[in-house]
Amino acid sequence: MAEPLTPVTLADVAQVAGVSKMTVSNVINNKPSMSNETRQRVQRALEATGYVVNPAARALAGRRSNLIGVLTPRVNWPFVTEVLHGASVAAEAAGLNLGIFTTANNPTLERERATLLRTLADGVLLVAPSADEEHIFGQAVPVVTLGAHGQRSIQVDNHTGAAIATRHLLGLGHRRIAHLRGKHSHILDAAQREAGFLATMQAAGQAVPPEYLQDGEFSEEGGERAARVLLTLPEPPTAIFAANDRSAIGALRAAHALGLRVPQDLSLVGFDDIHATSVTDPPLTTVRQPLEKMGETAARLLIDLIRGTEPAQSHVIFPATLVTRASTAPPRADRGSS
Amino acid sequence: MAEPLTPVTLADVAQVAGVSKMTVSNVINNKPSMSNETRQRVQRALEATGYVVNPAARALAGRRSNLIGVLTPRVNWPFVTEVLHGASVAAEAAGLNLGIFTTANNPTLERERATLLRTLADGVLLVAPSADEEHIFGQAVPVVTLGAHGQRSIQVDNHTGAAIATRHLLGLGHRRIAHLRGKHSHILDAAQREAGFLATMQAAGQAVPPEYLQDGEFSEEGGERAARVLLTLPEPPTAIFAANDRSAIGALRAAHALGLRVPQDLSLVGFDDIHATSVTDPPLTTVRQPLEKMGETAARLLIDLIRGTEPAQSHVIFPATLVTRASTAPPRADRGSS
DNA sequence: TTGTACGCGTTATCAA
DNA sequence: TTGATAACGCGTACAA
Repeated sequence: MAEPLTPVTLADVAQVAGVSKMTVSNVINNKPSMSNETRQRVQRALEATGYVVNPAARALAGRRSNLIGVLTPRVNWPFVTEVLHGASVAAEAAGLNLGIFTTANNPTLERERATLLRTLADGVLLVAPSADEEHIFGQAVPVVTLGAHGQRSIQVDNHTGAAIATRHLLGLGHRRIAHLRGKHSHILDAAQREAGFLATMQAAGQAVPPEYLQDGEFSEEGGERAARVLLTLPEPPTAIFAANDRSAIGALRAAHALGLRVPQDLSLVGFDDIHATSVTDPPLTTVRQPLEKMGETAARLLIDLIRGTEPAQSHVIFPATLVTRASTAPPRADRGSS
Repeated sequence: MAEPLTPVTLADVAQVAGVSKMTVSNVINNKPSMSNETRQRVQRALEATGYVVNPAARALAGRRSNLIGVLTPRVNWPFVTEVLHGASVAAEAAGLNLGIFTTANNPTLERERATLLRTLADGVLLVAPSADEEHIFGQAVPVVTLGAHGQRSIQVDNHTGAAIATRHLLGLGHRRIAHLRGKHSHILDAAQREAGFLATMQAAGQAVPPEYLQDGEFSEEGGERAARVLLTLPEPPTAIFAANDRSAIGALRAAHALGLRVPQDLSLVGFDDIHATSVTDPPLTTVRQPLEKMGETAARLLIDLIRGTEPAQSHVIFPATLVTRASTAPPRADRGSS
């Protein structure tokens, strides 16, 4: 089993087995019409030579590459990694490889990597894209989006999730509730969460002053910055609903820095239920989306598309649920009165 | 700029520009010898047709694919994502694509994805491999390992890092110090950290009873399980040094569950300085390795290898530093006396 | 400076 | 059931 210096090709195997290249190819791809005897002879030759397919050649010849391409801004966002883990599992189960490519939200990189995947992958999974990138792929390859974009997408019920979080805070007695929103221009999910928040506040007859909407940028740094602004307002909020957990953790940091206790002085709700929310001080109340499961579902949908099985639905919306931890409590009497 | 139904090839561009395929190819690859006029004509044709290279064909023809392949067990380990972020940055700077492939520590997947990368990538980065996987690639493609394996590797000074952590605890007055180790059989780094711990204890004249070495498996669950064993011992340790932050966070969980306060009842030191350590309750004292920088360095080393520049060193060892947070303190007088 | 011929390893097509 | 041949899109080597 020593490594051959020059890669073994179909032709080599064919020669060893005393058959043609096509026969070997047919064995590898499990073509049905074939005598058992030759099949076994080829199998032996395959093992003896240590043959491995050349994916480049396979892709060029027009057959599938057995590769699912993932396009995502960054891999060090917990949201992304948890989704990807789910997708990996599904891909493995289907015998497909999963290759992850980052775009850093850089349009040039997006285009470049997209064109790479266009010819290299059998299907593409867009995870948390900053815009509708589906069009880049045209008809060349099936695409599934994880997020609120695109023709085929997996997403959570953002509007209801935001409503649940907001009602939770209202139910505790909060009236001065602020929102750390995500970036509108880029991510549709952010807009849906904000809309859910505003609709719920309005339905409860609570006005939301404009300065109670701050941009947390979906990041810890952004959340910290925005929360500082909110908490140093003349009339600061008694509760904050953040558009994701990372910005909520930033807000937590800001509260600590300003000497505010959570939840006594400030209630805090996040969104996503990433793993870190259970180890923060205090553990964060948040709106859970089943990230791994969503990743798995997205990958399976894509695999169906690749296999030519038109899937039943092209938009799957997962329900959002509230996970109540220790970061929310009724407002203090002296601050809660508006 | 409408999407063509059939991909544009070199030949198409050549026809539009009124030149041969090779001229187009030469323009794309910035070959020097070429008249400015034809170069511009080809450029225009390139833009007009919306041509993009076919990486499969390029790889098959023997030229480089401009792809760095990364092989790693999982992407939802903070250690891995922080390293990968650094590597991404370096790859982008060099104009290379970075594709990440997971192995789930499954030998079959490892082999399969390795053979895929062998023909698909210009170079391979092994991040936290569970064993020496370099040999799979033979001479086919340059390989750099992030971790304590392989011919070319980037790693942290595990032995000294463990010694620093241990001395920190000894300096605070702890004598009963336990260690949550990683998996020996798989990861060399784990063995080096344990050796550093034991050597330091021995140098200080402190015996380490065998039950003070528990396997934390580098995971949160494993750390929690192992810490429970330690903390329910007849003579429990007053301090724990964990082989990585994830198992330290598990230990933190176990301590809370058992009603122990950190650091009053138990001091805790981790390893890695992943992002989460700064938001836990209490924030974790840990041994920092500069993960992003290490990822960046590894990628750059690999890029040098790909470009044919033999790099100055083939083993880079980064220093480890102690980050003191709130999880360590002197032992309580009534428990500290051995 | 530009063009021609060929090969990379695989699959599709069609004939035997 | 098997095999010969022609693509797939690009780069290298050489010739013009």
